[in-house]
Amino acid sequence: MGSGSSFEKMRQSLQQFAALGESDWLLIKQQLEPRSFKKGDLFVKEGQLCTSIGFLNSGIARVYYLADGKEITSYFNAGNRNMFVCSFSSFLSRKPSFENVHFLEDSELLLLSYNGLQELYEKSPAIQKLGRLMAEYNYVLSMERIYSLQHLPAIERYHAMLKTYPGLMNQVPHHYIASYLGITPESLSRIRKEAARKEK
Amino acid sequence: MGSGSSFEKMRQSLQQFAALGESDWLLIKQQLEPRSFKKGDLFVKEGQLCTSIGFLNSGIARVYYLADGKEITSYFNAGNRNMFVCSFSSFLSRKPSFENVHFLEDSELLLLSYNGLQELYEKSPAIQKLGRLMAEYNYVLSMERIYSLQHLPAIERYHAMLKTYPGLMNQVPHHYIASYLGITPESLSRIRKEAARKEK
DNA sequence: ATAATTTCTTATCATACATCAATGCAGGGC
DNA sequence: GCCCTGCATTGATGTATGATAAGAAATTAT
Repeated sequence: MGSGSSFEKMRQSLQQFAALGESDWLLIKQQLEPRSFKKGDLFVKEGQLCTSIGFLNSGIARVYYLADGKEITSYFNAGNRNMFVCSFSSFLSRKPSFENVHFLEDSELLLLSYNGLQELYEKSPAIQKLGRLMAEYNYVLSMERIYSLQHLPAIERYHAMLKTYPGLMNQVPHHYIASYLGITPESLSRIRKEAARKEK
Repeated sequence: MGSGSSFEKMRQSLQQFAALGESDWLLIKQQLEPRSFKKGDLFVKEGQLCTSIGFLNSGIARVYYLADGKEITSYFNAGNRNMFVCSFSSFLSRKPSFENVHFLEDSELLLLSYNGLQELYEKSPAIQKLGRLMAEYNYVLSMERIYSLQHLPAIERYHAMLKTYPGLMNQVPHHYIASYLGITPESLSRIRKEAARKEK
């Protein structure tokens, strides 16, 4: 489980968006800084600028913010999904984050700084293209999320969540998931009860 | 009101995202095809591939789809907002559109084909960068929309809509707006009544 | 192991919004 | 002009979910 394999994992993940030549990959790799976090650690804190993006190799991250004194979960990121984690709105717009990012399990990341990423974009059109494709992909995903929030009842959002994050119900406190679904923990409990009843 | 000014309008709009040199702009301009639509015309039809993106110079466009036999409005686009219109998910993912795009008023567009756009991306890193920045911007916007759908009551979403689309209430049928807000026309009517009461 | 804390469930009540149904209103075609 | 048709409003009623509170279960600390 050396860091070699963790880099490779990230490379695979990027390749899903666009072919990435050896030289481009080396450029990226040079900018990566491996870092470990303990369960409960904060990666991004509300009010601070999010200056780097992290590829989540293992562990579970949760992005949330406070509204009316309540924690609202924006999204989760589990290592098996092999994606990036940060406060995207802060990172992309260069404004202080309104979100917190913390880890629900010990996690390993490959960090890429904002400045490092901009350098990569300037140096390599292929990486710039990769960035565009990933942004477009996330945009399409978020449109799907808008659809589901607007027109699917909570129970269907629950089932969609089970597909998106398999196993998550057993890994993290349920009230985090409830706030991700846009419902109260009590409602989630009722929904689970109802779903379990239908199973039989 | 020649086509010259309409090109200029689009250029201004793009400049908000990134500086655009004369040569890059000429490349783009060569790919643009002005087209007029009549009120009621369809730009993208459900089931078909959305093969071009259109800069909306004047008029009003509406993007909607059918769910459970009901029309759901994804978003509007009015000429004064100077942005692009199409089924982004179809255009970006190259899959048949589940959305329809039609015009609520006579409208003028500058069309840019998918292939034309890819050519531009390959030819010019600056344009590729512009594409990335626009995708990122739209991603951040859609995250804000997710927040508002998840945590603002209908009346606040109504007020947010009034800010986002000033004048729209007087320009388009209300039930289109209701479905955009994720509520029924009846609820919108009651919200308006309540809002008018508070005005006094 | 025991206590302390957090998390999960259950119950009751309140509320926002949906649904169903009826009426009023305006624009387009005859 | 008049009728049609689609749209907006209003009222009555239903339902899903939120708010609050309290107890059970699980996790963490001592």
